[in-house]
Amino acid sequence: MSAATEARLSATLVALSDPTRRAILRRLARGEARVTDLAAPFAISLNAVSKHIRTLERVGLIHRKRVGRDHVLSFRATPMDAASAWMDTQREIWTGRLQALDALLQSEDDNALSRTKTKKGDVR
Amino acid sequence: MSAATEARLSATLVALSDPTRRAILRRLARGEARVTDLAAPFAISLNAVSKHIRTLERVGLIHRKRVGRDHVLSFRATPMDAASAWMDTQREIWTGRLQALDALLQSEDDNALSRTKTKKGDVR
DNA sequence: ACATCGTTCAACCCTGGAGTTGAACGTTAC
DNA sequence: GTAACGTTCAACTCCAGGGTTGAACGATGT
Repeated sequence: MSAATEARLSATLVALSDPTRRAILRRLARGEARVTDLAAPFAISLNAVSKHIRTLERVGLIHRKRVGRDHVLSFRATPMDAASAWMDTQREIWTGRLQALDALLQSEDDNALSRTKTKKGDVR
Repeated sequence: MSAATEARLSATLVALSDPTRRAILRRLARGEARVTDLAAPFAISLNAVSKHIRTLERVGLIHRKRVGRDHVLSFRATPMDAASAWMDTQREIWTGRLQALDALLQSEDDNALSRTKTKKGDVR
C-alpha cells in the first residue's frame, strides 16, 4: 500500500469518524442538498457545517456543483471503498491465519502462540 | 440506529483513523503479540503504544490475555462489521435513489431537488 | 445599481488526543 | 528476598480540530 493511499485512507476514516459529518452524509445519500439545507437540522453554526463539508469534499466523499448562488452537494461513495477494502483485508488475514492454526495444531496452541514473544530472531 | 450504536461506531472509526493504530492491527492480524513486540517497529515510546492499545481495546478491536508477566494481544474483527455495514447502507441508499431518479424523472431533476431546500414553512 | 442571500475567510477559544518522561506496580526468574 | 522485566499510571507539553463570531465576497433578483 503506497504512502499516498495510506494517507487518503487516513483522511477518509478521520472524515467518517465525526458524527456530524456522518449525519451530513446520511442526509446526502437521500438526495442532493445545499449547505444551508444541511445545516438546518444541527444546532451548530453555518460556518461549522461549511467546515465539515470542506473536509468531506477534500477526501472526495461529496461533490460540489455551483448552481446560481447555491452550492449543491451530492454524495460520492467511492472513497469508502478503500476503507471497506482495508477492513476486509484485515479480516481475511486474520481468519485465514486462524484456519491455518486450527488445521495444524490444536493442543500445542498455547505453546506455539507464546513463541510470538520472541523479539529478534523469531520467524514463526 | 441507537445512540449507543452510533457512539460505538464513532469510537471504532476514530480508533481506525490513526495510522499507528492501523499498523498495530495489521501486525496483530498476522498473529498475537505482546505490547513490546508491537512497539518495536515504531519510533515512539512504549507508553504511547500502550495508549493506542487501550483505545483499540476499548472499542473491542483487540483482546488482551495475560500470560505470566506478558500481555498477549489478539485481533478481533467484529467491531469493524458495524463500520462496514454503515458504509454499505449509505452506498445502497445512494445508488437506490439514483436508480429511482433515472427511472422516474429526467428533466424535472433540478426542480424536484430544490424542493429539499425548505427550512420551515417555505415552499419556494 | 442595490439590497439580499448563500457561502466562505480569518481570527480566535477550548477541548481532546498523541506524544513525552518518570515513577510505581506486578510478575517472573535467580 | 531481590533484581530484572513488562506494563501501566500520572503529570505534563504540544498541536490539530471543532466550535464560535464577524466581516468579506459573489452571484441573484428586482
